[in-house]
Amino acid sequence: MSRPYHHGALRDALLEQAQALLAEQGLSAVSLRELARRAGVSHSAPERHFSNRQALLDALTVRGFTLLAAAIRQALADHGDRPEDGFRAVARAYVSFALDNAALLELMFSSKAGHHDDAVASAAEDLFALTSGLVGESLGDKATTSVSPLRLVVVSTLQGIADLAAAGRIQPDEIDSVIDEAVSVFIPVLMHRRGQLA
Amino acid sequence: MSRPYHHGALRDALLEQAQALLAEQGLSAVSLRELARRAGVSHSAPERHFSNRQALLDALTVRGFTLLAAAIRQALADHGDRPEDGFRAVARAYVSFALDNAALLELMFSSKAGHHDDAVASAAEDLFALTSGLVGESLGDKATTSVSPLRLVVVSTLQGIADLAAAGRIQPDEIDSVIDEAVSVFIPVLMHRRGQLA
DNA sequence: ACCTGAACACCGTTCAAGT
DNA sequence: ACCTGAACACCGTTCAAGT
Repeated sequence: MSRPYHHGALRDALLEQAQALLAEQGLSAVSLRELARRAGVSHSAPERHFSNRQALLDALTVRGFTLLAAAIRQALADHGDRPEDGFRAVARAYVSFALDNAALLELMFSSKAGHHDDAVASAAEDLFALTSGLVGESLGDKATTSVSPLRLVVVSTLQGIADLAAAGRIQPDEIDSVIDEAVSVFIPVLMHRRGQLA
Repeated sequence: MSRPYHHGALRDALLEQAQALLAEQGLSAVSLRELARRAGVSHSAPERHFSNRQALLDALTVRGFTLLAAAIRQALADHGDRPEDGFRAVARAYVSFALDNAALLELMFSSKAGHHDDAVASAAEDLFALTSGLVGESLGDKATTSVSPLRLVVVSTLQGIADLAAAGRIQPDEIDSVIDEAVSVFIPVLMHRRGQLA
């Protein structure tokens, strides 16, 4: 028995280990050679699945966006009917992801100046549409097609709270009060806009 | 003449080159050996000034916080008297820094889980006090001592806008309208709170 | 006080060869 | 189709030695 010549699911195993390594020891510790070692294959076996280190990091990034989007969808599905409940639930899911996956979040939002991967771009776009859709939902269908400045402000605030929480600038015991404050700032503005549109 | 045995200002030269390399080719391109090459010294000369690569990155991070804080102070000094002018000027300075120094901003706000450098922590604290002080200024002296949730929401929004702009999720031509929207959301809230405190 | 040069253990990437 | 093993050029870090 032992391990067969073909690993069988090397690609998934590498990604799994990569996520763990990233969380435990940071981005610089995520090396193809170390991942190969942990998977029990030779140092050049990963090359079949990821043509270089960047390709592996891209796949990890896509995974991160997918996980975060799923967490946010779950939060939305579980929330109460009132707009402020949805907002609060999404903010909590976002921050919770940021605290549990700080290094992954950084990887997801690193700008990578000259870097353009289609799968990464589309996963990022999905998340962006989801969070900015929050605002559209509050405003009603009339406003869901345009990406208004207000949406971008709300998305920025969510992103900023998650960032500062992950960086420890917002302490764990302050998080709920900060989210509640954001809700109390934005909900009246959203309600007022909805009134104007009606 | 030529280059003397002692470089004379190697530390500053290394930091200067490091900032340029970071902006041009990203964090992974910032190697001690490449910096030594560019400075015209042996590969182990930098070790006198930075005991390891992390120490150099820490120094670069401190530089970043100092530069950003200076830009924000300048913006505050140049602004009009009205609170919304101050807010707008700071937001623009923040975003402008983020666009010009995307990789440096990432380095500054990377969480570095187990990483604690006193100089970095104190530079970060200075910036944080400066941006959150914005809100205190609007609220009057009564509120400047406590870090209220509202301050943290405002700081988060500034940080989020800068992040999303640097990552290209907010397009350059959308930035001014997003900043104006943030001003129009927060200024009435700040004015209202000030009224309650008076 | 500051810098050099050799040494060591790591890394990404490439490629002929094996199964 | 998938994996191995050797090779190459890079890197951070250490340390005895030079100026």
